[in-house]
Amino acid sequence: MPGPRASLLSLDPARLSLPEKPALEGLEAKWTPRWDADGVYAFDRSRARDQVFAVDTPPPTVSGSLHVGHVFSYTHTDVIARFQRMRGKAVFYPMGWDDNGLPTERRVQNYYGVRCDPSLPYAPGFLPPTTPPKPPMSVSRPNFIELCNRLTGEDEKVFEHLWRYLGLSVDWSMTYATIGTRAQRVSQIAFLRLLSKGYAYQVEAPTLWDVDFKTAVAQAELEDRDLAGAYHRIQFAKPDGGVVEIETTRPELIPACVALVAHPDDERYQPLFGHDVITPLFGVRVPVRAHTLADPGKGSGIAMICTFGDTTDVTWWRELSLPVRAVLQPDGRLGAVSWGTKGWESADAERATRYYGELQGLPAAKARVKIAEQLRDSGDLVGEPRQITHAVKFFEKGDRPLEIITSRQWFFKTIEFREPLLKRGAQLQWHPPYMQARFENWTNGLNGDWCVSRQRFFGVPFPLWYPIAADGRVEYDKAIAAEEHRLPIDPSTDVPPGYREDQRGVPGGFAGDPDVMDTWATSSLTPQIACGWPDDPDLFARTFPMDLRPQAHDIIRTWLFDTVLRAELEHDSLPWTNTAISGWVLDPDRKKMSKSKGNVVTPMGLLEEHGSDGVRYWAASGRPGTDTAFDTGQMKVGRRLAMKLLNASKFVLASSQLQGPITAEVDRAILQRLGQVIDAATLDFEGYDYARVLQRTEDFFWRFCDDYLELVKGRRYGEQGPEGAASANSALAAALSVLLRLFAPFLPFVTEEVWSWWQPGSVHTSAWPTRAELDALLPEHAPAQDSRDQQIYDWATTVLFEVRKQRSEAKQPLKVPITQVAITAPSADLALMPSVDADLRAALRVHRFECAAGEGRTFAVAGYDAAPA
RNA sequence: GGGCGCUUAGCUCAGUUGGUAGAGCACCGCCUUCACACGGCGGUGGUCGCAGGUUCGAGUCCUGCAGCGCCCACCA
Repeated sequence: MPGPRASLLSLDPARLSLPEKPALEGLEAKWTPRWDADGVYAFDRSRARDQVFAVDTPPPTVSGSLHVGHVFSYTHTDVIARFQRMRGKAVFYPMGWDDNGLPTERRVQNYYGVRCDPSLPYAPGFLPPTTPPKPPMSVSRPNFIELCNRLTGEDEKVFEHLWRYLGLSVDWSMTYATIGTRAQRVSQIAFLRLLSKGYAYQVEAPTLWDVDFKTAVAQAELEDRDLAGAYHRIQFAKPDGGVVEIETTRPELIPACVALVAHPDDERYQPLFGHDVITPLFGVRVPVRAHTLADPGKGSGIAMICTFGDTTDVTWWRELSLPVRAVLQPDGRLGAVSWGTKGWESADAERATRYYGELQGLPAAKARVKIAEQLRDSGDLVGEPRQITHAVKFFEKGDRPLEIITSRQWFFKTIEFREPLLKRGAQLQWHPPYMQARFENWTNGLNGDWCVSRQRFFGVPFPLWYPIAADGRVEYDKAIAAEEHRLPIDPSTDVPPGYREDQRGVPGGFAGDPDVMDTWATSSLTPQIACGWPDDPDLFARTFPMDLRPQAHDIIRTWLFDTVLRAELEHDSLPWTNTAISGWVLDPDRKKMSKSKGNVVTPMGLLEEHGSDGVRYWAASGRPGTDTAFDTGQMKVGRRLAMKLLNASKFVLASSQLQGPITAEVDRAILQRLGQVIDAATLDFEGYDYARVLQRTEDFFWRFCDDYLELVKGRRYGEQGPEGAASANSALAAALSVLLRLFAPFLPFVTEEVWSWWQPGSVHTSAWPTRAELDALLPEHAPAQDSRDQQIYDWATTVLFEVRKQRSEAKQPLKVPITQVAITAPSADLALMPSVDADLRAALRVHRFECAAGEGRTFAVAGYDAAPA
């Protein structure tokens, strides 16, 4: 473990090796393999928990392409990780790939031109056609999963190359994938443990359903989209012969109507409560009920309850104990109905059958148009439909509005943990703090348990089978769980204990659970997956709860919330102590950087054009949680900074063999100032404010170059004798050592390059600088002396500035010496002059300063030497 | 409808216990200077969204308003 050593600050001429012409090109290719070979970022798992800094890296979705937003936020994490490593922590920084779930399935379908048909048998050795066939060819589920693994494997190689090129200090030996064996094992073990605790349960219930993907989805995966719709005003017949009018945007659900509902205080409808009305077209008697959720101000104040049109219908249906009369099928079309049979009693079954026959088989949107015609013909439509735009719930990856379909699904208990979860949210350190409000907002707004089953293929299966009764009925309430040591298993190919494969799907035999888990049910276990739970308790004890979860703010409701929930349910603990929330990368026109634009500007292209250090500089300038504009200008600035660092370092290290005590006032002053920068930067870093660290360091560095380097240039070349040169050289070397280490987390390539010119080992495993290191070089300083040194330095920069300005205004080139500068200033200022007179004359090319005591400060250039011929 | 954030130079943004407005980019001028033209030096540019309030003093604290963005809810 490298600790602070004086030798980091001094120069060993025997070790020095300066390039003729330093360059940034090729530094990524030069250093990435060396870091790998030297294990610079390898996690030392012998260290105790308090000496470890564990990062729960977001596993990027491999089915997409990486875009600048990834580069942006992953750089933030890397900067923090590098700081912690230099502070002496063993940094646990694995990378994961999220290759599980729907996005991968979609990509595989399009890429290979296939679709999954679970009824087909596995075809060993199957290879997809070289060009995607049209229409897509059907493949078995195991073959489909092979293709998913094959494509994600290729994508992951590309991703890893980009991350290495960017300079992420990840330990690549610990990489995991959310569809990998280990993630599946953790996911299945965690599921079975929740099941045994009673925290996981299955139920046949109305569930949010995507009709294109034909799967259940969770509340967290919803989004609202504005859609054109129309209010239809429709008559229901009252028993006394009158009518009651309702308004609906979904008239196609009239056959699914089970009741009307109005507010209990609504005097208009109170007489109807407890009585029945007759549905138009289908002649079904439905009751009129009272419920406080009915809004007297909306539509006609009385609403139709269908099974199911929206989530409010579900609430009414449950709380009013209404029957189910479902017409929508999982594919979003209206299914077959036998009017006149039980549950479908109609006053005129023949008429109902005639009307419904025109609707059956249509998708909901088409049925809506058709039924409006029917209602118009039958005289039950009042006026014409009124066009509106309203927000409708969609699956975030879906193309058609969600429906609510009754089906058997697995849930994790969530609602009853609302209070403990809110407490965990308050314990977590949020960077920036206001992001905690997002978490609380979401937690308080939860309206149901987490539906975790998906009717898809490429995901982690439920490790369960069900007995099949003698009558062929699947006994879902008698689930057979796999033994933990066998996990992961796939119930579609593995056989439960006590059964044989030939008993699959037959009466008296068994059936595997056909579903896979929500991708978040696995992603919410990234701390457990990365930290070795439960198979490597030693690693787990050294890394969990982790220190940092970095992520973007749009997935607080999913990834962050779900991870907190799983740690609460499994470990009664927070999964990490800190979370750093990154903003988004915005287009210059303030829109979120879109995928299409991200593809136009590829991350690799940016890294090649501006250098990884340049791109990292831009990324690290974005403050935690703040959306940041995509700005190649900032990348150019970063590249310029890296270039400046190369050149300034070359200057500092050249002709620097003569080292000695730091005696000159300005030399002491610059190191004092640098010490203050270290203190402030360290505090900022501890608060995760990396952007401010960079800003402070950069600010100091430019002033260091512009003023200090110019000021000592003559002296360090020996113009004032060996002691002066030695003082300057020692101060320069010390300052460079500190600056390289301050910049190292941000600009890993250029700092490593310069470090290698004169220091052993990697700058990235060197110690984070401290003020005490620099103080040790100034053994006899006292506060009064420090203060005077600072006054001298300030005075020197004032003179530099004033004389430069006059030279600029006089448009005199630097090669023309100034004959004399007349300075009038208070005698306290003039008393500082002797300490810097020689430095200033050299830096400004002034023959002499003529000083006179007086009020205020004036600097008058008396004249210039004749320009050389 | 509820919540959170933002609003400072043409652009991107700093401004940490309230004390005379900052940086970079862009723009203008000068300079090939022996670390650096992938450069250096200097300069122009802002009634800090609006209106009140607290204070000797407000970009900073309080109240209200407006615009923008995001999250959530409602969606008959």
